[in-house]
Amino acid sequence: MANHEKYDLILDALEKLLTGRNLQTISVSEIAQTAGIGKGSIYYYFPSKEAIFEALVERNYEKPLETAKKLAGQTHISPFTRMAMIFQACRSSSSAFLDRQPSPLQANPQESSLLHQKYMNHLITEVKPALTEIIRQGISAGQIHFDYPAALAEIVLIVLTVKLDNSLVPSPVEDIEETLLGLISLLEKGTGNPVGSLNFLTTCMQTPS
Amino acid sequence: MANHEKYDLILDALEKLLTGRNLQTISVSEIAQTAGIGKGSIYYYFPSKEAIFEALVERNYEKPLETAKKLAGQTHISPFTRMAMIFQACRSSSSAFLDRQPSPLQANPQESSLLHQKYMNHLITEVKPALTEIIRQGISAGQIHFDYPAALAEIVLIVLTVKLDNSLVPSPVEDIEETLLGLISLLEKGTGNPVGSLNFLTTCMQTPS
DNA sequence: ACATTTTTCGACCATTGGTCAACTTTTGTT
DNA sequence: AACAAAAGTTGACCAATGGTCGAAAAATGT
Repeated sequence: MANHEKYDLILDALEKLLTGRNLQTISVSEIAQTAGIGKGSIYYYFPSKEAIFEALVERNYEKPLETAKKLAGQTHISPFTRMAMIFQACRSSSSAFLDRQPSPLQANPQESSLLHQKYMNHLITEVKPALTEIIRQGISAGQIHFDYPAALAEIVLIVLTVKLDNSLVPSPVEDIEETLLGLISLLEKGTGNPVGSLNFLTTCMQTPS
Repeated sequence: MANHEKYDLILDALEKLLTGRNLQTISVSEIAQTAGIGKGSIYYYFPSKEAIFEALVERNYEKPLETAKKLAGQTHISPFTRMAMIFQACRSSSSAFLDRQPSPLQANPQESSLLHQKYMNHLITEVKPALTEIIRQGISAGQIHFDYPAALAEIVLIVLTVKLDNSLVPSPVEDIEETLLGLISLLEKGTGNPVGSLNFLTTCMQTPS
């Protein structure tokens, strides 16, 4: 395990440069320059440009994952509340990272796509187990009535991730709101909970900015 | 509007080359060579490599979209059946296009990501209106009980697209099966339909290969 | 037959991701 | 302290890429 300062310096540099630009438009030399080190050093720490990127995704993803795992054990809190907390954690960590809209005036519907997709992938696969466990507890406790806990966890994560990261499938704010309301309604009916009882989930699904 | 033969030739070439490789590893010269034309000609028909790619996505997407639009008008068919038909159309058109697994032996968990994502984006935004309309009809007819037709359409499309295109969030076949079963169950309970009544939806959700 | 527009082309250019051998710094050993 | 081995750093360098361009070749019009 090599020098972690430089390693993080490189990640910082890429993160900074990633603002409103996609990976392709950022050169390795530029990353090196921004990090204040020689280009060669970059390849001492990372095997490829892609790898830097991947490491960055992973770094930004650490915290929400931990939160989720911890929360899985807190059985004294209501499962839905814990769900809400997980969403919150994901949301806040990702917003700092993903929210950069593509340069406003440029007709750039294209992508920092890789970043978003990788983030989504990580989020779903990593958080799913914790969320599944929570749902399972909710089922045991009689607060959730549903036969496919893992599936439910995944469905919720997928929809939330896709809709809250409004760049995979960009849509106007009202659409996001409506889809989330719909999801909550579907969740209420699907898990045998009274209408409106899950409305508090909207608090952690605020659309960015 | 220029010569359409060459235009399609280029698209064909890219489609062929895209088998198991991502865009980055395919050079424009290679596309030209495969298409049997000069490299310069490519830039006569397309402004950039990206644009070729985008056009390819669009071309492969035409048919399912039309199917969906037509189906929206067929009010004599049950809404759920029409849903099933739309999924089928999407599925069959996309499979020819997306199913190429990354080279078997290579530890290449990475991406033809752009392609998949763009496909997903198109699918969701374009099919959503038709599906919403169908759901709305189902609500009027008393076959579906749900307050957010557009949201329901989007949720279903998102989950299906993500799970059936098993490369955005790769997971084992059993997982896919379970998530789809869960979705169907959620749909049944959420729309006030009896358990098992939507099971026939699984037929059009066959996992690829 | 000729002029004009559309299409085709590959040599060419700037820039890129990545390598490498040389150099400096750190660490360990006596 | 003296030395050697290891770890870390560097920018010149390389092959390859996406994209440009002027010129040639087809196609079209008159």
